[in-house]
Amino acid sequence: MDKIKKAEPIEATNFIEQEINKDILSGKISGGIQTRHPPEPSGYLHIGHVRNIVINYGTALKYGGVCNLRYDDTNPEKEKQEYVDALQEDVKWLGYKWGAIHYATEYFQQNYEIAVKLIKEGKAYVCDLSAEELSATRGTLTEPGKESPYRNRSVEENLDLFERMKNGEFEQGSRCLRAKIDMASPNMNMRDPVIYRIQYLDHQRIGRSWNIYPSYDFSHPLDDCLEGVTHSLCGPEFEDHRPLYNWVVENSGLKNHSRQIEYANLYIKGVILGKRFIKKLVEQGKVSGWDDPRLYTIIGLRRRGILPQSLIDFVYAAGISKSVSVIDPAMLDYFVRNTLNKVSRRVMAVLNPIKLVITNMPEGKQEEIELDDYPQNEESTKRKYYFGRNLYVEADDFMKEPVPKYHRLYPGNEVRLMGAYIVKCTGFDQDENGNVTSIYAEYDKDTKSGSGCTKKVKGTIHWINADRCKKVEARLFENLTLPKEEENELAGGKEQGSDGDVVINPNSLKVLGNAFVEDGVDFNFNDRYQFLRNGYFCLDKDTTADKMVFNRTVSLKDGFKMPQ
RNA sequence: UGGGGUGUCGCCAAGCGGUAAGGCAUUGGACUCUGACUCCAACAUCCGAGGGUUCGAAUCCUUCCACCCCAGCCA
Repeated sequence: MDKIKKAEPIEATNFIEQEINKDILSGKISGGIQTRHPPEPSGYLHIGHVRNIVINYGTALKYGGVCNLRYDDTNPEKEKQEYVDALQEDVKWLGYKWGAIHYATEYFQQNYEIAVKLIKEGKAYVCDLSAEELSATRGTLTEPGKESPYRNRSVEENLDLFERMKNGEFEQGSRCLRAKIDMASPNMNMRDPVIYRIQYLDHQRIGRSWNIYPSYDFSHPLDDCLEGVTHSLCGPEFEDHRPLYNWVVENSGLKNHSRQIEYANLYIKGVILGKRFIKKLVEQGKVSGWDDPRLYTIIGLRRRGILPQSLIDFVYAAGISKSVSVIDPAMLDYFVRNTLNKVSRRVMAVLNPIKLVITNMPEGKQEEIELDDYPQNEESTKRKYYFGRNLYVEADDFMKEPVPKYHRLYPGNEVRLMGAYIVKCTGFDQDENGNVTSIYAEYDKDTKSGSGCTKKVKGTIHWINADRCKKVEARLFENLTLPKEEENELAGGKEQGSDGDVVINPNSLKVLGNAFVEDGVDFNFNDRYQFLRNGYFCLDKDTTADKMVFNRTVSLKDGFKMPQ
C-alpha cells in the first residue's frame, strides 16, 4: 500500500523473479512490486492453490512489495459467501498477510466507464447474436470466424443499447458487449471477445445492483491496473489470453500498466484436485466433507495435522516453472515430517495392542520411570510414567517365528521397552486359530533406562501400561484413490470414466478403536505428537469429552522391509 | 493439420555458448533406548530425436516427434 518499498532486483530463484528483475533493471518498474491473489469464491482452496498463494504473496514479500487479496467475484452463478469467508481463513492459516482486500465488483463502475470509452472510440459494440449464433460464427481452430452483422453499428446506437443493457431493459442472453478486435485472429480469444453480459442474479456481495457483468478478460486487467498491480501472476490456461489482457490494458486509458506472467499448475501424483471431482466426493458422501483429512483441500490438510510451513517448504522445493509438474507424494510427506519432527512431543501409544505380561514383575507393583517429551531437542522436559506387570505392545512387534533381521519380540529374544527395561520373551499364548493372545517376558532389573546400563539390544519397542492408559481412537489414512490398475480391478475390470466417479481405496480410512495412549499426558488441539515408531498424530475435531480421536498426519519413514 | 506452451536422472528442477547445481525417491554404510532423525557415500559421458553452425552446444540454427492449453455471454 503506501509503505511499498521501491523495488530492487533480488537474487532470482525462478523465472518469474528473473522477469521482475528485468522489469526493474529496464526501468519499466519504478516503484514497488505489487501482485494480487485473485481467487474466485466458488469453492474451497486446495494444495494446488497453495502454489498460487505462495507465489503471489511470497514474491511481493521478497521485493518488499505488497499483495492484495482480490476476490474475482464476477460470476454470481458459481459463487457463495461461504467460500468468501473460508478463503481468508486459509490464507491466514498459511501465514500470509494481504495488503488490502478488494472485490472485482468494487470496480464495476470504473469497468463500465472504460467500456463506454471503448464504445466511443469504436473499439466495442453491442452484439445481438444469441450465444448459439455467436458460437457458430466464431470459426474453428483452423478457420477464421465471421464478423457479426452488428459489428458496425454507430457509436450512438451502441451507447444507447449498452445503456439500456445496464438499465435492465433486455432479456438475459439477448445481447452482449464485444470488443472489436479481429475475427480472423488465429488466437480464438481475439475474435471479438464478449466483455459484458447481461446477468440478473443476486450477487452475494452487491445483490441486484448491476444488470451487466464484465467478463474476466475485461475486468481482470482493468482491476489490476486500477489497483496498481505491477505483475499479474496466473495459471498457464491464461497464456492465450495475454494478448487480450494487453489489448485491454493498452486501450483502457489507465496510466498503470500491469504485466501478466503465467506459470504451471502443481499436481500431485494420484491426488484428486479438480473442484468438481472433490465436490462430487463430498456430495456422494464418499468423504466426510470438504475438510475430510484424506482430501488435499487446505482445510483437509489442516485437519489432518499438516503444518503450514510444510506446505510452503514443499512449494518452494518443488519449484516454479512453466512445464506441467506432477509431483511425487513422497516429497510432500518429506516436508510434512520435516516440520513435525522439530515440534512434536514424543509419546507412546499402542495402536494394535497385544498383551505382554512381565512375569517377574509382581502384580500391582508400579515402578516409576521418566520419559523425554522432546528427545530430539537439546533441552527437553520430562514426564513420569510407570512400568508394571501388565503391558500392551504393538501386535507387529511380536512374531512366533521371526523373519530374518527381525529385532523385536519373539521367543528367546531380548528387546528394550523404551524408557524402561530390557525384557526377554519367554513364551506366548494362542487361540485355536493360532492367533497370539498374550506374550510373556521377564525383565532384567539391571537394565533400567537412565541407570547407566551398558547392555545393548538390537530392538527397542514402545509399550503402554495396561493399568495406566487411556483408550482412544486412531484414524490412519491412505490415498483416496488407488493406482489405475488396482482401481480397475476393484471396479470389476471396468475402466473408470472421467465423469468424476472414482473408486475409493477401501483402506483410505482405517479406524483403530482400540488404541491406547499414556494416561499422564494432557493432549490438546494445538500440539502435534509423535506416537513413537507410529507416526505423527494430532487430535481430530471429532474428539469428545469421553473419547479422544487422533488423526495420523503421516507415518514415520520405515526403513525395515518385512521379507515375505 | 490454426495459435499458444512445454520437453534436462524414477519425480520435481537449475542451467541462458565453455564442457550437467540442488531437492525428493532409491541404494550402500555410520550413529541410534524411535529399524525415525542426523551423518557420510553412490546415483544423467548425457540434456525428446535427427541434421547443421562453432575450437567448443543442453544452451544458437534447422527439420521432426511427444505432451498440455484454446472454439463459455466461466474464471
